[in-house]
Amino acid sequence: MHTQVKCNNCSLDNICLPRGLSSHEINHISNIVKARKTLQRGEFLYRQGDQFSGVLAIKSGSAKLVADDSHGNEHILDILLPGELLGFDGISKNLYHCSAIALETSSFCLLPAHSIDQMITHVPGLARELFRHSGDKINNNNIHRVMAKRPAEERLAFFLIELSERLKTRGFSSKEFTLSLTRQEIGNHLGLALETVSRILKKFQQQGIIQVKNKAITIKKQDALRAILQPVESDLF
Amino acid sequence: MHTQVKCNNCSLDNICLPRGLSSHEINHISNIVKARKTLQRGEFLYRQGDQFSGVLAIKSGSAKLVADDSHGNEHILDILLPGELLGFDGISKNLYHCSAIALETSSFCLLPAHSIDQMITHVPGLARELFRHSGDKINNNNIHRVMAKRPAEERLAFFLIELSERLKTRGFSSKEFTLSLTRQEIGNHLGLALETVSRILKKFQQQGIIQVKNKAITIKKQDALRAILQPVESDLF
DNA sequence: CGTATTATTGACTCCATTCAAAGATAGTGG
DNA sequence: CCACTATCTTTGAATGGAGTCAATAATACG
Repeated sequence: MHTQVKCNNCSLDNICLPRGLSSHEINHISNIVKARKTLQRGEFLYRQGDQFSGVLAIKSGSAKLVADDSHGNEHILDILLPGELLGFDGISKNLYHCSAIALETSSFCLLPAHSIDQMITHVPGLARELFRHSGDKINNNNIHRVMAKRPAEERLAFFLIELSERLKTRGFSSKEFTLSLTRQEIGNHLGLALETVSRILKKFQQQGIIQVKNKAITIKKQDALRAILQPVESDLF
Repeated sequence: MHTQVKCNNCSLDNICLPRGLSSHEINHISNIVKARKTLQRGEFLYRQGDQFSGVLAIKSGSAKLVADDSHGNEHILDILLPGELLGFDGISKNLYHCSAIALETSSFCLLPAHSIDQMITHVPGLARELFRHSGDKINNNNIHRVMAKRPAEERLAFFLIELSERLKTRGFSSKEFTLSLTRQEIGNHLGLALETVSRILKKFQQQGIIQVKNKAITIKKQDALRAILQPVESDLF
């Protein structure tokens, strides 16, 4: 019998791992998942090259997923919001291929690597669930790769809409939010110069589409924002 | 006891699904995996929007993974070579998010979706294996996203090196190979105009790095090719 | 052999980057 | 609390890499 049950360690019911799992399965997970740890901005959830310690869930705050190339340039591959999972970059080689860094004071919990194998046997629903999440990451990545070909304004519009949607899913305001990212980081994530980010945000503001006050963003005209990315619209949501 | 055993349906031993599986497990898989089908260039292995039918393995030939946006533009997200797996885009929503299209006469086999759930229970080693492969795709995607920020020459150099490496892994020549892609398709995959692809291939040839004869590529100076992408080199291989 | 597709090459244009400098914000210690 | 510093942001001007347009050439295909 499938029920909506909290993961004992997780206040974010129904958006974290437990989805479509039986209460028996969730109890099993609750015993395995390690309770939250708290980190400050700039601290690492894990480091590129570290041994895979497991799949993590953000419980509060946010993080960035970063790949460092050999010249010390960082590439922000993903932004993680509360309830979202990370660590899939470590599965294939048992080493993390990216670093995960807190963007603000954040807490998270851990599904330890050494438990994953057992769980695949004992909690088949969870294996399916993890597999699904992993597939989600792939699809998401693909959308970003399609967007990477689009002009700067579309990329930024997409970034704002996607963030807004994801926050909404987690019960936060989709209209007003605070970016814990600098213009530099936004630009890095989108493959744009920080000046370009600044200019386009200003342009959107002048058009009355958004309100920008430092890192606080208010979306005034969601439709206008969506209209900017019409060309690839239907795929994305 | 773990042995190197062929999947009964697969001539590509050790590079396909069976890796680190017991012979018992592989026998189990052999009964489930559907034998090969053959397709001609341009035919679909699956279509964007189709119900997820399973994970596929290319046995011979090659395919492209394509996402169509709402304006009919196609985006080539991946190239699949013999022994490589595809279909992970269908796992999360039970619908394929991309289309897979044969680039030449190709054959493939199928691990059916309806078997995956059972197998997660009965062949835990396989669940782990699929999960690993899925993680591989994620890491690969990330490398491509990093490369997408680099200038055109590096992207093309990377494309050639990556292809060469992957062919080598599968026992094909890493120095000489035939691209089953048009300049248009290469450009699409790399986010470049087809004219740019043409110009850069010519430049590489003039530098003596490669030899281009229509779709046949010969790599003359692998080192020189690698040198072009020094800035991100160490991450990739 | 003729037609359609694909590839090459050149000229021009433009979007976004880079460079540069000034302005705002946040954080720190006196 | 204010001054001081470091970091981040804005804004302008100039540059350049890659795209677009256009015309020709080569190749593949029926």
